[in-house]
Amino acid sequence: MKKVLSEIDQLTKSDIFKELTEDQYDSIVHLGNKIQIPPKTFLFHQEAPVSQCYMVTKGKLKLTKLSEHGKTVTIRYVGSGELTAAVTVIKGGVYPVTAASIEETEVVGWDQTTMMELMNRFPGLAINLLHLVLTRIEDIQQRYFEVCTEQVDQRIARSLLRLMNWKGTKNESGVLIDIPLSRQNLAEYSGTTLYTVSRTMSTWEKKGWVRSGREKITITNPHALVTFAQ
Amino acid sequence: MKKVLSEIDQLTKSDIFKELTEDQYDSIVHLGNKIQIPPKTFLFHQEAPVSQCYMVTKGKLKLTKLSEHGKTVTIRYVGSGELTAAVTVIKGGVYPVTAASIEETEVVGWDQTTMMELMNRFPGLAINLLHLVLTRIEDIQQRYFEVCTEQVDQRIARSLLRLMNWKGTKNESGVLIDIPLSRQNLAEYSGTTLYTVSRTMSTWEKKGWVRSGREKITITNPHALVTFAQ
DNA sequence: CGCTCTATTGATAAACCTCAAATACAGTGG
DNA sequence: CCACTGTATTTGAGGTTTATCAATAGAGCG
Repeated sequence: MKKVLSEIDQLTKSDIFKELTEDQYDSIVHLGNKIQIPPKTFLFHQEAPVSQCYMVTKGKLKLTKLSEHGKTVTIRYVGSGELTAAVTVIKGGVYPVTAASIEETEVVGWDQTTMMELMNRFPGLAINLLHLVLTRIEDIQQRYFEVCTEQVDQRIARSLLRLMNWKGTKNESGVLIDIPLSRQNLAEYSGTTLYTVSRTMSTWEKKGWVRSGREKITITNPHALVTFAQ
Repeated sequence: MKKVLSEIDQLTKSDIFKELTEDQYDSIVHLGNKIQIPPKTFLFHQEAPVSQCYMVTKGKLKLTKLSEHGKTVTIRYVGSGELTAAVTVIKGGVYPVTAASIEETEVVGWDQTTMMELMNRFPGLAINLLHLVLTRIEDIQQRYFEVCTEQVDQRIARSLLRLMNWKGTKNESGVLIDIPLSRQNLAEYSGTTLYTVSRTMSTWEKKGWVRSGREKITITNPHALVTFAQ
């Protein structure tokens, strides 16, 4: 297993708690409450108030927003070591996003007072959190920019590359994107429809850039995708 | 002058420095360096490294990203009391955004070490900054969502309402958006072209929802726009 | 082996962009 | 006060991209 290209999307757990000792880290984790989440299950929902901030310790979450017309947009995927719903700790109230597991997942949740206490005890924590959140802004700004300027195939290419950088495992034939990823999922992540994704993937499969099975995508020619995305 | 609808887009200067006394605030401002910016002038550019974090004290900035094909996307407008380029203080390096004044503007800039010092001296500052940045994330996530799910007229309507909430001044005939706003500007803020904006505005003008002159837009029926945007 | 969920593909339509040309407007200098 | 110039705006025609709908094929599971 080898990461490909640069890591642009997230910090790992070690970055948020990087100044802490193992013992300190463990005690912090014990302050929170562990939650086991079966595959395809909601952790929180966009209409309901969220009272905790979560760190994924195993598995993966998908953050989405659902429109009134039933269209779903995937904001981002959250892997192990990453945080979500940090907003609620600082601002409280409703976080207008839905989080669901895409596989067997485990998270640790801290409530607002605990998190505030921690930030007082470890002053670096607020800075690290700030760092993390700023990285997230740059990412979503970039994607906003792309959805405004690029056309669908380019955006699909970028989505594939983003996911490859995030959770890509190298094997004989290329880089496998290691999450269950249907045409529908990729469409929601690229801001298009499953039909367009399907057509585009067919074209690329003929060119030998990707290989795909049911909910599985392997990128066989990353470089071609990169140059295609410009 | 009266603000219309809820204020969703930004915190004011008082929110970031809210715990500080006037004297403390003044000393902080004096630590930074004042910069005068004539209208339509760049403060920083997306390719160049930015070494300071800026607070607008007078006037307004426009943050944009420019694609290789020459297409411009407006990320957001920054008014007096608001911060920009906070990223550079925490992470340093290049901030992939261009900032230009849209009118006579004045900003205060602080470099990284100064800002870090301030955050040590006033621990609440990091939290307030976090608060601000999280608000920004929610905003851009919402706009990403909208550009993925809604069609152009709805997005134009939302852009107008957003700008109205941000800098709208009420007069006899409606709410004037108090920045020089051409069709082109609005297109860049809505993720479309000036032609589509022009057509849409013509339609709405006939319906009596808006009235517009050269680079000036007055919303005469905000409610109609709100319901149109759903 | 049948059931369910996912993927493919064609036909069609709608939304939107692009290009071109005309018109309106504001500011400037005579 | 008026013509002139540069920019902003409007509008039409035509084309491209992409969504939508419908029907079929394939994959995995019990």
